[in-house]
Amino acid sequence: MSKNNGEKAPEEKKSNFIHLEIDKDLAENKNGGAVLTRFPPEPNGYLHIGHAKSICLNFSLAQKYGGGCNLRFDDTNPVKEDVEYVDSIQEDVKWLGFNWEGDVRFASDYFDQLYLWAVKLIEKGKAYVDDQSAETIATQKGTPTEPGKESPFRNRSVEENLDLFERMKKGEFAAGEKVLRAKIDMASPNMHMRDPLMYRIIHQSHHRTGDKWCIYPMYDFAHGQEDFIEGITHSICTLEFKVHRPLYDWFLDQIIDGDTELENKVRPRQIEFARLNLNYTVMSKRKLLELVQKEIVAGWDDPRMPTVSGLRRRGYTPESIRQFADRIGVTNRDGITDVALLESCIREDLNKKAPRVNAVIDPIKLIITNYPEGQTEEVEVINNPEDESQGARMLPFGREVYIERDDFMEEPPRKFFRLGPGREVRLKGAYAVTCTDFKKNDAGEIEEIYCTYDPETKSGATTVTRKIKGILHWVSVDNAVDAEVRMYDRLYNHEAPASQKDKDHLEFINPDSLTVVNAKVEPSLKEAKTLDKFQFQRVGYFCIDKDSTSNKLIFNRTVALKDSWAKKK
RNA sequence: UGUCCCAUGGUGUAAUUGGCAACACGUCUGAUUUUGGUUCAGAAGAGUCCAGGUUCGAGCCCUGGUGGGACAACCA
Repeated sequence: MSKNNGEKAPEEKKSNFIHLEIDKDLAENKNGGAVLTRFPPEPNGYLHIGHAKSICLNFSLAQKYGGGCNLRFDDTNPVKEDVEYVDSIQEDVKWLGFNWEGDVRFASDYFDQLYLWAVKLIEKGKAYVDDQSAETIATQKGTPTEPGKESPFRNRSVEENLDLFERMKKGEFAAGEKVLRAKIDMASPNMHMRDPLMYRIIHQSHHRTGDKWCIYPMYDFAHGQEDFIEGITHSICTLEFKVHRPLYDWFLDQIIDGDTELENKVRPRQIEFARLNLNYTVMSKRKLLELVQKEIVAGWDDPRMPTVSGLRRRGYTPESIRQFADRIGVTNRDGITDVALLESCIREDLNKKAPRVNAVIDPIKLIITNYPEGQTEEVEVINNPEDESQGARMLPFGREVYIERDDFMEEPPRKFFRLGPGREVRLKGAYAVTCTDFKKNDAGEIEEIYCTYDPETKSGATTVTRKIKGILHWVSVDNAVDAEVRMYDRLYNHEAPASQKDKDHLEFINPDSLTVVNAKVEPSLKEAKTLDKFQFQRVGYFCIDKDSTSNKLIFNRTVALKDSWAKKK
């Protein structure tokens, strides 16, 4: 409260190289100063933290320049796509805190237009129908170091191509029988310019267009035109699409050529940036799908998944993810970001927001021998020392409490300042207690701890001034609530550098990535709602899980607290 | 035997038209604290991949290396 003097300036949004590029465009008054970006996922999976980077980038660009950002589904391949993904993606974008410009767009909305443009290319002699198999075409393509060979069907007449393409559309051919290719340059050093496919035959219902089409445009023939149709000024994408850019430009050149109306339309400018790599984290959609399908995780929103929904369920906040996106910046060099940076963002956010509660993960009973049997009382504890407006609550206290097993040591080492025989500690918010004795079971494990308490030390009482260094969290035995606590470790026990991305990551799965424990928590938590977040004293941040079918409270651990004692051990 | 992109502390990023390499995370000290958290104060850690060149002066410009990445799906 009184710290406003030393207050740091609110963190300024760093400006990155894309800002500089847009600034240049604006200085030249390109597009009349308009900025329209877009986020164009294929609905073939759930969004993950890497997409979140792109979302934050595109939407914040729009905000910064007073423009907009479209949400467009790149649904050109019905084989892989599903409405489940369309729904989850919209939910995730909204949850991250962004609003797209106008209605949601779909590439499939442009299928008619794309078809017309394909016909135009055929008419110009710039596209042809090829009868060869996928394998043959692949072989003829050459390699990055060797030029390709031209297809024997390359020089079919315009009339024949028109007829064939029409019949492809009508469904006269089986999948794989024919494709439409652009006629560019089989010797180009850029593989994407070696007569790329424009259309292929897929006899499968599309989640939006149903059975209207059996030919579908390839991504390369669709994406640039989609941006063009929507009037996107800046098409921000990841580095691997840099080599596609000449092809997009070529398609647009052909389409625009001879059409004065299109000639005056905004041409999107593509700017590439490096995708996010996180250590200990796999971001490939293909592999995440595999984790789901093989039931290595419980679903796309399993809290161990790097998906937006997984992070949400784990207790990450949209603010923390946006903060992360801001901190990692945007460049065009590949790197591997340390997950510690992400974890730092969520700790920072939750530290301000999450109320502190008492919970004992691994309980052991502590009995206060000089506290009258049958007596109870309530003690007041602050909900969040970082935010006074969160107030305080009353906690029931009695003769028997649970404390953390780790908080007692029979033979404490020098720097341990929690409980041990003859030692005095404070039960947070309540009294100071001194250990007088303890009981072991036959296995030699400590079963009960006996203490006496000093009534003069009640929290808030000022009469006792002696220093008590150790402070323990506790839960009253009579009022303790059972809870299931899920502690998550890294799903992967290796670092996943970009250079290893072709390896089968599933062999690196950490089998101990989930530990479930039965904990005792304070009674106030009975009223907690799904996705509510708490800081368990000295343990970590936890989030109430939505799937609590039983009466048990279920907590997912968002992130552990920093613990310097743990490091010393 | 190609084309394109990239190279700054452990990690991620900064560094106006060339001018003392900065910030965050992480690490380590110390102080405060009824959380070994938080907060606060401080420290260590790079001379900018290498070798040349231009310049009064180069992380930035030029040349040549080295290293890493992208591109050869009827995927996006």
